[in-house]
Amino acid sequence: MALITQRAKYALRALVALAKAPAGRPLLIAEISREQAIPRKFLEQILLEMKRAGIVTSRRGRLGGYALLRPPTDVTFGEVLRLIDGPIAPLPCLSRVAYRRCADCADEANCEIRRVFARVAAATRDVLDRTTLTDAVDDGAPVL
Amino acid sequence: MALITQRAKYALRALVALAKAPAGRPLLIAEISREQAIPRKFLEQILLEMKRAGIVTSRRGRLGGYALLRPPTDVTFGEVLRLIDGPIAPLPCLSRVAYRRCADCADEANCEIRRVFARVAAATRDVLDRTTLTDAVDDGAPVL
DNA sequence: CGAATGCCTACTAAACAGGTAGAGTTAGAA
DNA sequence: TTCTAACTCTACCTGTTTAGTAGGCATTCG
Repeated sequence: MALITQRAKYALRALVALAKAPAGRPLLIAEISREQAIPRKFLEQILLEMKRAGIVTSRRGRLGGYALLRPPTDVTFGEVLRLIDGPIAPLPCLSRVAYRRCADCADEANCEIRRVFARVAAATRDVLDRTTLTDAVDDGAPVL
Repeated sequence: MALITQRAKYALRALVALAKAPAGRPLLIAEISREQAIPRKFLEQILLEMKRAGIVTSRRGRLGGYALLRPPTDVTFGEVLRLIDGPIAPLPCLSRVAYRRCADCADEANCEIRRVFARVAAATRDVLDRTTLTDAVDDGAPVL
């Protein structure tokens, strides 16, 4: 089971680091890379992708760096995972954002496999879409 | 998110077909392959793996075929998935059967990412380890 | 200006997924 | 006994994805 790639783990770790930074002080790529043990050039790509998606912002040159663009109470794990790793769904026929029929499934409505994994997907989304960066930082006490 | 490979999906479909077969009547590989639209040689490998794991049994030659070895009330989705796809855990450091420390994680006990995904893993296991073939066949009404 | 910093594109090695191929073994029927 | 339908086993192949690496370009501040 993959569910989360190294890339997404790095993305989340970087965001947590940004959320922890005092009063939105920008952090350097090099800084995050060093402290979180993330390969620097790889992290660049990841941060850039999150910038394009409007999750973080950045500044170039001397005094540059990255910071969160939106309040950490507003950024969910689910959002980040969908951006970095793609749909959160154990089967393509269970994805809400990228539904695709299973080519070999004769009768989707009565597919036993699908029914079972629909419950897995619902439980997974329930956690990921309710947990924000703030939740994760504040001791990770469950939201619900 | 992968979670379930094509291979595991085929495995589960085959098991469901066996569970539905009248009174444990053995089914031919060819028969399952045809009815479930699963490539025949691929299915062979999958069934063989499940035979080695003691989930199904088989008979060769004329009148051969596959059948469940254990009662369908006793075979869970979780068991099959672990066999075919490996550990059910979003992160190696969350696997119970195949724990591995995340190489880049400084302090596992305080890892925010780990805490969040631990909840995902628990929810996932709760579904998969409680759902049996019988549950899936009997209209898939939730066990819990 | 020039040095530090982020931006962008291209490439690559290794692992994995999803098969295919074909020879070997076994068991029942004629 | 021999034929043949079935399962058994091992090897191989091809495309995709993952996890990076590399290196030049573009900004911004001092």
